Amino acid sequence: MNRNITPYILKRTADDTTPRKLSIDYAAALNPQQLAAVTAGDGPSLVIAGAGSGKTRTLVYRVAYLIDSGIDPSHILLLTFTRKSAQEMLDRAGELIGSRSERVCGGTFHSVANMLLRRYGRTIGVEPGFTILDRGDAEDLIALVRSQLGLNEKDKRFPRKGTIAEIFSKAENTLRSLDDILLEEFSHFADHLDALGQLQRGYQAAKRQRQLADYDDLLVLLRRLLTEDPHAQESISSLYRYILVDEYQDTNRLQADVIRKLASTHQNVTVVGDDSQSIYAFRGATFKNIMEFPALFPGATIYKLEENYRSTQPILNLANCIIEEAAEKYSKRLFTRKLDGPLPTLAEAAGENAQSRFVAQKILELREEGVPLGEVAVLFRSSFHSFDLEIELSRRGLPFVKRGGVKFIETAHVKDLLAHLRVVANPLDAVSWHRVLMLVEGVGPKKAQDLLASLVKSDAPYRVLRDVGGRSGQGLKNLAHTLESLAGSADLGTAEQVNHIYEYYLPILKEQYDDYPKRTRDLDHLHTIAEGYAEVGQFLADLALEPPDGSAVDVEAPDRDDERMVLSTIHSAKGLEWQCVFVIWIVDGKFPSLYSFVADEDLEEERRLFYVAVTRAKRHLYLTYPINVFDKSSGMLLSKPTRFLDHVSPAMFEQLALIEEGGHSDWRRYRDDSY
DNA sequence: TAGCGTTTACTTTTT
DNA sequence: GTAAACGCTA
Repeated sequence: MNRNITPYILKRTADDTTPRKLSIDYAAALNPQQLAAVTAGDGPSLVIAGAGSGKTRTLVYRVAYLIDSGIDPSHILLLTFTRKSAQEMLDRAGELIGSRSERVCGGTFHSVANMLLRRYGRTIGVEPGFTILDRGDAEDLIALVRSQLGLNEKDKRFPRKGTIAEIFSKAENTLRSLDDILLEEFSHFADHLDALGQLQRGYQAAKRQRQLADYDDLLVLLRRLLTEDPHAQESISSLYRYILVDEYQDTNRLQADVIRKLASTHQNVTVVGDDSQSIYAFRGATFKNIMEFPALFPGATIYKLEENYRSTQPILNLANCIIEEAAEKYSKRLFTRKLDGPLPTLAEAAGENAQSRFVAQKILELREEGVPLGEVAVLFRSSFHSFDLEIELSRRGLPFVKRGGVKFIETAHVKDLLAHLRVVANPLDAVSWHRVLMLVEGVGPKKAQDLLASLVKSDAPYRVLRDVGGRSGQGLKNLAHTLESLAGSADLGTAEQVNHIYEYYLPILKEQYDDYPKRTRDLDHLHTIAEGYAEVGQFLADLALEPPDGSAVDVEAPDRDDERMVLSTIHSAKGLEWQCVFVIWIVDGKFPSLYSFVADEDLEEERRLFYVAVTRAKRHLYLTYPINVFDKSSGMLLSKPTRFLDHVSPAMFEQLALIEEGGHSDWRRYRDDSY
């Protein structure tokens, strides 16, 4: 095949229907391996797609091909890692075959499960109006149940709520028992096995009674629906006759089982993934899903995409070197036709701020050379690694967006406001009630508990609030009045409802936080988002399933994505690419993180993470690390670059030594604490 | 028992 | 630097 000939696709218009005859020249647009995967017949298939090998392109063309060959688009289900990537793929498919692609069902496992449960869940006791708990809500409910069960005895070390949530979640996602998880991965809490079992049952009962579902429940309940209700199973499985799954290496056992059940009547499953890019083990994902796919779906055809269209050879050489040391993988070796390009750069900086200034300065240079800001990304292991850089970039007026890290939806004030909306939508929602009540002056844990008990039983919860006297009487009357005005007028739009609560909540906000002006801006942002929704339930579900990232600061900047660079955790950079990529904090102890030193498989995951970071770059790759940084948590002085470069030949890099202008050898002048 | 000041032990990645 | 648990006071 001659790569110098660029295919030019003549688009089909929507009304131009010529069935049987394919409208796209697939052979011209795809390489032979991609073509084989795209035009595969019915039955299961596994596509092993190396980094940058046209994985997305293959999925997009597969969707187009299915529709092109006469499949009703509404019978296709596209499962992706984020809803945004599903939307992008369907848009691209739309460019190929026209508006028919809009009828394809696409989204994350969680969003599809949410939709199916609201439609079919009644038979297994799931009411369509259920509320989705995010991680924080789930932790709050666990804490609530724990105190109700009297499990917060102080004598022994009991895991904290976040850890408990993690343990429960892992058990669900890996289809293993609580005891198993506890003994193998949290053995230091083995003493509390019975208590945790009791707590888990209590937590599950509480969710059930109050129509609450955490993220895991969405998948667990869908799986139960498919198992226990043959009628629903039959309808759903025959509705989605073609199932496509992206990023299969990051699915867990639970998700794999859901796919198997969804496909039970037809086995038309196409999964795409790369075992070398599996980076979500902490969430229960296992690259073994990819390894075992052929066993789970007998007769599966395997396709391998090994030609890389993204990066230059020097970058690929480094990537291949890093992953070569990996313990277990499908063997594949990436190659490219882009032979020439600059060597990756490895730069050692005297401290964190020197690293930040290097990155900023280099970005300015690159812009001079014609690399637009939108083609630049800075990646890091943990979201706080970019704090110093953010300050440096702001100082120099370099605009950026940050991906990953704390979502504005998780901030206390936003959760407070939403809690009011949620108790109106679902009066059984104990978590939100608790939150709302605790905000009232004169109400503490005890009173909140008591009120909660009578509220849930009562048909007229607002009357209960009104009839309370004493110190908290007036506050509760105000609350009752506000909530009632929302519940009373069903025709009130979502944005108006947010406004009503805002008026009630503002005095509380001012009382609680000195920095309330900043926080009110977040609430304004929330109001703006709410304007796009006619229905409150949809608004709440969407916020939980796809929290908008970024803070109020980003919202105010003009939305010119091409003018801004991206700062992102490596996890959030999955599937993306840029001309120029910086990976910062490549210092042993931060990356790989100290936590991963204990278990080999954790270290392997960090290696894959590094591989993902490196393979995001098309042409320019800069790896930087500060030297002699003191790590407070371990008391160690970190001073050597990541161990993943230990076996990489120095010839593969250009190494830079950063020197201060004017020959300062005293870099302490510039250290972060001097600002 | 609500509310606040003090102590102590952690501190990643996300649907 | 922060979140949760503890302990004191009104």
